[in-house]
Amino acid sequence: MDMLPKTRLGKRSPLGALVSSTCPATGPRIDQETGETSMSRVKGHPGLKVYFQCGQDDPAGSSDHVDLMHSDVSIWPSSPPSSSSSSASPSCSRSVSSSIDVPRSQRSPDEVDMDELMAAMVLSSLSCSPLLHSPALPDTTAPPMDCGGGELSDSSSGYWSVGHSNRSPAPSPPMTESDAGPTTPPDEGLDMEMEQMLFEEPAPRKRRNSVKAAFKCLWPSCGKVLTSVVGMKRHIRTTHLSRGAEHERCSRSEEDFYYTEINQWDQQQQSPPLPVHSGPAPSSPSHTSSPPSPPPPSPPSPPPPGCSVLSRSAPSSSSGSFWQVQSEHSYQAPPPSHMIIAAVPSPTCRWTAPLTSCQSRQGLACRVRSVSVGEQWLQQHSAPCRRVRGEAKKCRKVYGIEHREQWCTACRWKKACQRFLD
DNA sequence: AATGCCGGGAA
DNA sequence: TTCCCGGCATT
Repeated sequence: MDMLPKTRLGKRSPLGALVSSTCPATGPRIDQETGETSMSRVKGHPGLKVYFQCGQDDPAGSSDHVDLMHSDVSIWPSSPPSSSSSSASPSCSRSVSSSIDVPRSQRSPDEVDMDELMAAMVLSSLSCSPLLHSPALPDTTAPPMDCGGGELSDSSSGYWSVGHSNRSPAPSPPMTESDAGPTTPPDEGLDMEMEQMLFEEPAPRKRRNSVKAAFKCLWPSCGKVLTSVVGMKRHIRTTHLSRGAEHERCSRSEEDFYYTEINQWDQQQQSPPLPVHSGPAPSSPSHTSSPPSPPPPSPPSPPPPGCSVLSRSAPSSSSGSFWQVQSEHSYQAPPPSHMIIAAVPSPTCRWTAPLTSCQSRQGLACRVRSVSVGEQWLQQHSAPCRRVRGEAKKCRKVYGIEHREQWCTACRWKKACQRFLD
């Protein structure tokens, strides 16, 4: 009927003023709710703050477990920015210790204590995740100059480079000799304790306690299986890549693309952890078996910046491998250490893709959950998330298009309605 | 088709 | 910064 003119209204059209007066809910209001949205853009940049979530992903979004423990752990692409007096070469040396150093921040001791405690527990638990557990991390045969990040990430201490050769005297995740043996059973005790403590969930039934990890060379017509990450890397490096030690520091993760972790479950194991993906399971590669075919010999596309240390599996051919390992256990285990936080909408924050980086310009309350590096990469390279249409009727529907003057400003501007928030 | 709203551009 | 709209996703 009274169609609004096609021509644009003035900047301060009476219409706009009218509606604005009736619609206090404008941008700033929502911004107040903006929480950690920016975290969704976490990348592996120097000085990056990593927020560890002690809680498992709950697809239903029903658990109230989210706790942020930010320990100023940084991820460095290659070497820590800190130049603190570490006499060792920052990029090539790394101390393996049995404790995790959570650097103190400037916060009050009370905050720090809890956060540090929690962070340490989480880190400890993560590093002890058996499936990710490299059975032979402290490979004494490994050259001491072996590329720090690579080994660390290999050891499923994962993605972080916590204290890898940085100022902390005991920076590395507790991948110590005590649990480094190939036959060493996973540290289930801590794991379960952690879960119960952190997530307040009943201890899951018998699970992943009999997994044996091995590493299979994916180089065509090789298929060599080693129980040591380091050994596997060296094998690939020397045998297939024909590289010497001088490359170790720079190609720390290239070898990673040429081997994969294979885990063998004991026969008496009830069953592997329940698959998260309900899709066509038979075809999807699982961590329980080696990939059906080796990857192409050509190096895969380099990982994105945020994934520079993604390791332990070929990214394409065994694409499901790495992430699947995580996801399959994510229902019961703390997020592995390589996981990076991304903001994910809360149950009230409905988005099309719950795993996409929550570019919540609206600033709706967002919970935080962890996503894997690979997942994060997908997020960053996938289509931007779009808000799912809410249940609430918006101005357009409430007032009708013929009463556009009663719409909230955002609706009039074809923006997200600010009056009828979901 | 209607609706919601992102992204971008004009004023 | 305000205002508007093309265009896309979703319903």
